[in-house]
Amino acid sequence: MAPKTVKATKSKSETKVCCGTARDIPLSQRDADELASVFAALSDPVRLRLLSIISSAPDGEVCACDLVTPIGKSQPTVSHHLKILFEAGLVEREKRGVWVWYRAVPERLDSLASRLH
Amino acid sequence: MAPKTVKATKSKSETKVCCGTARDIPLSQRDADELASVFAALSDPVRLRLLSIISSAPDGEVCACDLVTPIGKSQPTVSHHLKILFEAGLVEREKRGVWVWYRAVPERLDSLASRLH
DNA sequence: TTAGCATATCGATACTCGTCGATATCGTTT
DNA sequence: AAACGATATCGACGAGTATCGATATGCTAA
Repeated sequence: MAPKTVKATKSKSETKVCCGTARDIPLSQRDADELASVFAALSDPVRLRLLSIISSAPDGEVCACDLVTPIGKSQPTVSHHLKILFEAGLVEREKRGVWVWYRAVPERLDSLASRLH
Repeated sequence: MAPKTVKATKSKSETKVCCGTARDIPLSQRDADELASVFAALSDPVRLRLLSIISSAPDGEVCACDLVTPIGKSQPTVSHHLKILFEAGLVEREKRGVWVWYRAVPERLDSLASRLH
C-alpha cells in the first residue's frame, strides 16, 4: 500500500455522508454532482461560443434568431444547447412576442470561478 | 428576424477563421474546443472528488493506492479518471518505485478561472 | 380565420463516455 | 528466477449526448 511516513493521514472511505461527520473527504458527493453538472454544461464548444456571443452583446441580450447563423448548426441544435445553458443557470431568457431573448448570468460564472479556489 | 434597433451589430457567420479577421465572433472555434476539453475533464463527479482529495493533501501529493478506496470505484476506473485529469493538465504524476504520486496543478485552475472573466 | 414565421419538442442515428473484469507491465522481494 | 503487489491498458457493455429532419406550439399580421 502507501508508504509508512504519513499513515495516519490516510483518507478513509466514508459512506456516512449525511450531517457533518464526513470531513476527511473534501468534496461531498452532492457537491461533486452539482459542480460536475455545471461543468458539463460548459464542456461543449457550441455552448461556449453561444455563451460568449451572448455575454459580449452590446445590449446585454441576444435574440435567438441571431444565434443560429453564426453558430453554423441547425435551429433545433442551437435551441437544444440554449436549453442546456438555461437549465444550468448560465443564461436567462425572456420571450417578447415571437422572439426569445437570452442574457448571460455572470454571477453563475463568478461563483464557479470562486469554487476553483 | 431580429428587431430593427441594432441591425448593424448583428453577428455574422465567418468561415474564414484563420489569421486575424474574425473579430465579430468573440470565441474562436479553436479556443472553444480547447476550453471545452478542460471543462469536460471537470464534468465528472469522480474526477472532481479525485482532484479535491489531491488538492487538499497535507503533503501536496497523494499515492494512487490511497485513492481507490475513498472514491469507491474499481482500480481501473480510478486509473482511467486520473489519466484524464493528467492529460488535461490538471494533475501531474511521478512514479516512485511501485507507487505513483499525484499532485494538483493549481495554475491550471487559476487560468481557467481567469477565462471566466 | 388563415397564413407565415420563430422557437421548442420529438424521433432516430451515430458517437462518446463511464464502468468493470481480465490482462499486461513493471518494480520489489524472497 | 519466481512470486507478489501497484498501476495501466484492453475489450465489452450500457448509458448518455450531439445532431438533424420532421413536427408541434405560439405569436403576429393580413
